[in-house]
Amino acid sequence: MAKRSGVATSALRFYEDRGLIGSERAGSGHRRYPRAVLRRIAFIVFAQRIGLTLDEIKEELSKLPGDHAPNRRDWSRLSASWTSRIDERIAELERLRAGLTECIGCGCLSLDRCQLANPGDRAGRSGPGPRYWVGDPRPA
Amino acid sequence: MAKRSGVATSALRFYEDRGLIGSERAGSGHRRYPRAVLRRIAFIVFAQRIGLTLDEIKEELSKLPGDHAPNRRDWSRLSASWTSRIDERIAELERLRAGLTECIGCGCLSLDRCQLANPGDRAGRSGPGPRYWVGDPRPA
DNA sequence: CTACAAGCTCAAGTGAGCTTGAAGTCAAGT
DNA sequence: ACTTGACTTCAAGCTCACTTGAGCTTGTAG
Repeated sequence: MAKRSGVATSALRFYEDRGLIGSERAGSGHRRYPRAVLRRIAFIVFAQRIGLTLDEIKEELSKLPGDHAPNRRDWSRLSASWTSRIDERIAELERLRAGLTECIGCGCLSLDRCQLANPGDRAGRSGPGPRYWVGDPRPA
Repeated sequence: MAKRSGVATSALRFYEDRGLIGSERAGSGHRRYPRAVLRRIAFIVFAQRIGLTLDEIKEELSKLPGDHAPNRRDWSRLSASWTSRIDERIAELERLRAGLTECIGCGCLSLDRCQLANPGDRAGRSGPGPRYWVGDPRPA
């Protein structure tokens, strides 16, 4: 499974510990992965690139059927929220890119003038910070 | 400085330890930050959102003059590489978004058919993996 | 039959980016 | 003078996503 998926064995066992994937055991105690696990791993890798944490991914995986291969309907339930998440991140990056030429270029990259750099954004707080760059409406 | 920048005091001291910012001391031993530090912190926060590590940011900061406020020329030396970095990440996200509707929607999210999920990409290795999603040319 | 690669478990370690706690100093208000 | 709160250092702790190591078992090729 590690070879097929490109994910290290240690990571596979880690995912299993965390309940993201499952496995059956051969008589020897060795893991035998059901076919569906390959797809679940694909899902995990994909979701990680989008920026979800393993906990979030576990949540999402729980919305998928464990018994059958997920079908078009199953996926479409997920894709909406993911798409908007991707869109938001792209929008942020575009604002950052704009800031790189406009804002920095004009010498405005200073915390007193630009109200930049509130890491509270990461924690979801509001207050002073790079609100324009990270998504707040542009001040009048 | 923490108030002005929105960055926690603990983080400021951490940055100082790591050599990203400097400070002078009052007779009391308290830190007094030169004006330029505010701008350096803005830089750090900005660069983090783009996805640079603190080590990379330190590297970038070393290209800026320590003595005077960075001018337009100083910034433009940096902006090119940053812009392309942003562009690459946006391109990846767009591929992921496309995969979300095209690839997953069509049931192709499986490691055997899609050659998905090589976390080696993260480590810069090549081989089997989500090469199309993460940037390799689409296979014929 | 014997190597030896590859699997197993469980605990501990890694690295990035901070935060928290303990123990102490300094400055301002009443 | 005293209290309060902000500052100091240094070490230790935390989250995330894994990796590594020790010690042991299984499976297969020659």
